[in-house]
Amino acid sequence: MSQCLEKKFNHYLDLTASEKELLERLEKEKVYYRSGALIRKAGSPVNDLYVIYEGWAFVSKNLDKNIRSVFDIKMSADFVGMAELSFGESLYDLYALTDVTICPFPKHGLNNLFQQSERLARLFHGVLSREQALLYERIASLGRRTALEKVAHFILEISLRLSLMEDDHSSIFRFPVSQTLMADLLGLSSVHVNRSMNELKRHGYIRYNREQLEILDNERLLQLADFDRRFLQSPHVDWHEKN
Amino acid sequence: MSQCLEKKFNHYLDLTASEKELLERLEKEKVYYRSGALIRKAGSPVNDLYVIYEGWAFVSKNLDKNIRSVFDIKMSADFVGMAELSFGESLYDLYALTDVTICPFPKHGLNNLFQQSERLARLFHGVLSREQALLYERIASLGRRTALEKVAHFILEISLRLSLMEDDHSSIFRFPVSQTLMADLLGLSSVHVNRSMNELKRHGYIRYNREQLEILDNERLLQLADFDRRFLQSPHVDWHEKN
DNA sequence: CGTTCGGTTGAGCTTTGTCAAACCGCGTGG
DNA sequence: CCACGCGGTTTGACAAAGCTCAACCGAACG
Repeated sequence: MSQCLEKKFNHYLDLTASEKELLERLEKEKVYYRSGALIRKAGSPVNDLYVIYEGWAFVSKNLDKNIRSVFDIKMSADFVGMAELSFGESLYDLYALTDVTICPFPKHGLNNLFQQSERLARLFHGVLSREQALLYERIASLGRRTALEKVAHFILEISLRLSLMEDDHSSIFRFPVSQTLMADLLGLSSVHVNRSMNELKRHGYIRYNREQLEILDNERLLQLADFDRRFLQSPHVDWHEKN
Repeated sequence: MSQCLEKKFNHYLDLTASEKELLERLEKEKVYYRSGALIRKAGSPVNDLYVIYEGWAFVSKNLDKNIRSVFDIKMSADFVGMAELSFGESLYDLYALTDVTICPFPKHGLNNLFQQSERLARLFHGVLSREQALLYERIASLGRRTALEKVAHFILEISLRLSLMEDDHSSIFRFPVSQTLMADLLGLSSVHVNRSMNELKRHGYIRYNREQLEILDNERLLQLADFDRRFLQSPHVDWHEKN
C-alpha cells in the first residue's frame, strides 16, 4: 500500500481514521523512476496529479533556440501538476533529478475529497498557498537579486523545504542540484553559478562538495540573501478553524 | 449589491440560481480605491481574499536597500491574496494601479463554498491553475529571455488576460503600466524598458502612447516573445465532469 | 505657473555571459 | 586493471547586455 498523500498530510495534521481512508481510496500504486528519466513530457495528456514520495524531480521547459528554463524543484511531499490542472495536456517536462518515487492520483479525485473533508480541503489550500508564496520569492530573486544573492537564496529555500518535511534535517544535507541546473533555475550561466558557489565557500558561508552541502553560517546567509524570515515560522496550514 | 464573484465565475460557467446565491452570501460590500493608494500593506492581518471588480492593482514588496520587486498585476476578476492564505498576515504590498474597486470576502468562506458546490470548487481550482501557469511563464521570462523578449511577452500576457475577461477586447487597449513598474516587474531598469519599448515601436510591433497601446502585428510579436500558444486556447476551467 | 511624474537620450561602466580548454571522479567495457 | 568517455566543475580571456548617472522634455495638475 502506498500512502504518499497520507504521509504528506499527516505531517501537518493528525489525521483521523476516516480521513486516512479517504486519502487511501484516492491513491494508485507508487511509481519509481531512475535519476535522469523523463517522467512526463510536455504535451502528453494529463489526468493525474503527482505527489513526490521520495527523491527529487524538476519541472522545466525548452524555450526557443533550445534554451532551458527550470521552473521548480520538487521534493518529498510536493505536489506536481497543479499548473496543468485546467489544461488537457501537460505544459512542462518533468524529470527525475535523483532516483525518485511518486504517487499519481486522479485529479478529479480532489473534488471528491473536498466534499468529504473540509479539513483536508483547507490543508490542501494552505499547502498551495505556501507554494505560491515561495514562487513569488523566486520571482523576486530572478528579477532583483545579484547572482550571489540568487544562489544564496536558493540554497536557503531548499534547506527550508527540507526542514519542513524531514524531522532530522540538519545544516549538512544532500544537495543533488548540479550547477548547470541551478543556472537554468536562477537565470544565470553555469560558469557564473560556479563562481558564486565558490565565493560562498571562500567567505565561509557554506561548505560544498559533490552533492554534499553544509551551511556554515545560517544567519549570515539569511542576511546576504535577504531571505524573508516569515517563511521560517512553521506554517499554519490549518488556517481557519471556523465552521 | 455587489456581485464580483458572480461576475467572475459567470464568465466561465452558466451559474445556476443556487450557485449565484452561494456566491452572494459570501460577498461583502465593494470597496473603491484611488489610483496610487496602498490597499493593503505587507504585515497587516489578513482575513479576507479579494476579487478585483474593476481596475488594476499590483502586488509588490521592497527588498533590502529599498529595491522594489513587483510580483503580479491584478485586473478584472483576478483573485488577490492566495499566497497569503496560510499566513496570518499579508506578505506583500497591494497598490491600486488605476482607480480600482475590489470585493473582499472572508477566506474561510471558501471552504463553505466548496462543500456546497463541487462545480464552483472545480472552477476555482481551474482559475488558480491558470494563474500558476502564467507565473511559470513569467519565471521563464525573468530567467531566460532578453529585455526585448521580456517586454514583448509581458504585453502579450496582459492582452491575453484582458481578452479573457472583456468581450470587446481588441488589439488597441488601455495600458496603464508605467515603464518604471514594468521594470520592477521584469527585472530591468526603467531606462532599458524604455529603449525596448521604443524598439518595439520602431520595428512596427506596436504603437504606444500615453497609456494607449496597440498591437500592430500580433503574430510577429508572439514569435518574438516565444509566447506559448497553448495559453491562447480558451481555458477549460471546467476540467472534469466526473463526480 | 511651478512642480511633479513619467518618458527620452547619451556616455561610460559593471555584471554577467560566451567560448574554450583543462580537469576530476566515476562507471563501463575491453 | 587500464583506457575511455561522460557529466560536471574550474579557470581565463574577452564580449556584450543591461545598468547607472545625469540631464532634459512634455504633460498633467494644483
